[in-house]
Amino acid sequence: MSRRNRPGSGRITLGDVAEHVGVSKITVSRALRQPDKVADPLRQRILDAVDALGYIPNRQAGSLASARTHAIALLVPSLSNGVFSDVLRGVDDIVQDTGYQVLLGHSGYSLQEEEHLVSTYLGYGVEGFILPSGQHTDRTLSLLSRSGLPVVEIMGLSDTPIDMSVGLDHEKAGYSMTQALIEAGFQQIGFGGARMDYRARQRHQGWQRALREAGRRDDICMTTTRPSSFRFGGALLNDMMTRWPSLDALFMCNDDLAAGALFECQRRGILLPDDLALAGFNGMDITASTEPALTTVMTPRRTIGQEAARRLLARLEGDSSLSSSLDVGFEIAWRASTTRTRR
Amino acid sequence: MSRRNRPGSGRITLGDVAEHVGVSKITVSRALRQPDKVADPLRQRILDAVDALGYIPNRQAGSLASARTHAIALLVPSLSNGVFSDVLRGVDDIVQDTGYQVLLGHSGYSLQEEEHLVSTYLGYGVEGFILPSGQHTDRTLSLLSRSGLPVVEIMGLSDTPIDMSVGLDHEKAGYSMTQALIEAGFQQIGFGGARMDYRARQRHQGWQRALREAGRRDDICMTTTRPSSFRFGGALLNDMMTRWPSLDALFMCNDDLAAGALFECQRRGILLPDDLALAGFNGMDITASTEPALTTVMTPRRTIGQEAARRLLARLEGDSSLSSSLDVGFEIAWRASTTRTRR
DNA sequence: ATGAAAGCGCTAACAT
DNA sequence: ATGTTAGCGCTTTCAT
Repeated sequence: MSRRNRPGSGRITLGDVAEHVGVSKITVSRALRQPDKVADPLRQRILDAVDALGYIPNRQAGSLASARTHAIALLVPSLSNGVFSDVLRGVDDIVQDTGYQVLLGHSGYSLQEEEHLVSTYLGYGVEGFILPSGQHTDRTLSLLSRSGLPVVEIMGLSDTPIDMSVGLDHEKAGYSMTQALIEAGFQQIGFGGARMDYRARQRHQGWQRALREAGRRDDICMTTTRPSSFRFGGALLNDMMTRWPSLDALFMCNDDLAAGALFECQRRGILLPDDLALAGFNGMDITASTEPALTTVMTPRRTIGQEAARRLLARLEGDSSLSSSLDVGFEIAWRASTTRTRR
Repeated sequence: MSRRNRPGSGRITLGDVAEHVGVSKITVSRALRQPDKVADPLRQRILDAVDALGYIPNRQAGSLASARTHAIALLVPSLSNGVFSDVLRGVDDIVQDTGYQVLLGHSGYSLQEEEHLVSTYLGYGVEGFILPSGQHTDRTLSLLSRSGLPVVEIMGLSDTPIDMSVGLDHEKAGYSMTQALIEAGFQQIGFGGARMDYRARQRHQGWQRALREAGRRDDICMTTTRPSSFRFGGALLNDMMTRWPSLDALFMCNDDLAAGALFECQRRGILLPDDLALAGFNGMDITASTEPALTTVMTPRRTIGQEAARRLLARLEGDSSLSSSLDVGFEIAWRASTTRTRR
């Protein structure tokens, strides 16, 4: 067919299709991208040839020529954490069928790795970023700002946003849950945390503020920066019950820890909520299924993904009608793990 | 600085750096990619300029010129399923610091979407694929075979592998677990499933074969193709207990279902394992933490990711010393949920 | 409605 | 050790 014999990938190119049909490359390009600009019968012949030859456009070349990649980067701390897969689903909801492509990166909760990802994806020519609010390295900030690309920070709400922002106030959420526990009559309210990232620390601060404002002790707290797990939730429960036997409510900074603590209570015969009240954070599915069901703070993660993607795409399409900052709020799901039937 | 004013992305290019330093583009390129080929002092000046100007190489251009992307695609059915994030971690273990980049795609358990992803990533010029074994559309197969790229099928073991394969025999694993339950003395062993993908169906077949070989009834089974969840595990338990009150062991096709069923048992006062034995599949963390702990089939998912990546990279580097097919095996974690202390 | 020429930013191959 | 030339595969002008 083709008389050429390039050293390249050996793949079929636009030129091969053009040659096959007997038209110029640009006509094939048009037939694919702006079908109405090519006469019907010719376009059909071209599409047939594309199919017959198995032509797949080389995006590198396309992007290079057009200076557009139609790719956006979604950076998350972790992909094993269900919280972020929900966000991803939201982003997909919106990006699907827009012609944009989502490049996913996970930093493993490392700011250094996040910086590396930003740099890498800039090299890939992404047209915008969605990444967690909170801390970033100076270089991350400078890379983003130099790039001039739209950025949406998600999950939290930033006082000093890089650009746009979609999330909720974790300090306020931690405060609200703690206050709810206070109002429910619990006396010694502890806080347990793992993987204390930016937002987990904010929840902790909310817990502390609520206790202080109520004149309660705010020292019943154990946290670690190590990863969160069911197992560690159980360990945390044991350690805290040993150190503060009079503890009567425990607010865990995420649902995994809360569920792990719940399991440990079952194991030890600690009755929830009469011996101890237990609350989590995020409203993961598991919290609705355990026995007793776990009280938790519901966070609309899929909505966060959707609204973040919506804003990013709007900006890329030159639409600036959307607010650049959105508080998606939260809701406390008060369930059996904190509901005492008798005192 | 630069007197040019291109319509392009406005980004700093190799040429800008070269001009700034007063050398040719290729020297800058070398200084970055083959540092030892550029004299020390000059290289330092170049690196300084790169830093000062904030130059980030354009990968599209680089790939286009070199016909190499150093990118591989990892396709998984779902990213909310913890099973696959473990695989991803394994892949990362190996790919990290090799200069290769992992492009992640999730098909939502849709073969059509998988095909679309393969096509998309071929357009991105990936140099290899890691994807779930099992069914693929004809076009997926033809795209892959035409591409000539190395492919590793993971999770399951294929009779007719596309290329390479790393996983375990899910039929055998289902068989083994069922046989273990039979040997433990359980009489009416049911199977519950959701999201019945290729591998879940194999587990089901293993369950059935074990029962048939033992001359037991093999009709105590409820499955759905809808997504799996804790909630559905509970519903399944209820439905099955209603329909088959004499059921004394339930093998769930994954740990989420098993955990959901366990919670429902706690709710209904069904004692595990004396009233009912419960087993899951995968060995997710939760199984070790529940009360009682859940018997499950441990699958070395991180290893699968590692070995798959190892094989793919080896092939890309021209090394063919590794076996093209690897059975990573499985292990039954026999725990309290199936261990009767008395009969 | 279709085409020709030029060039995106980089690297391979071949100089020097 | 450094430079020159050509070209990757596509899209953007600007023609016709």
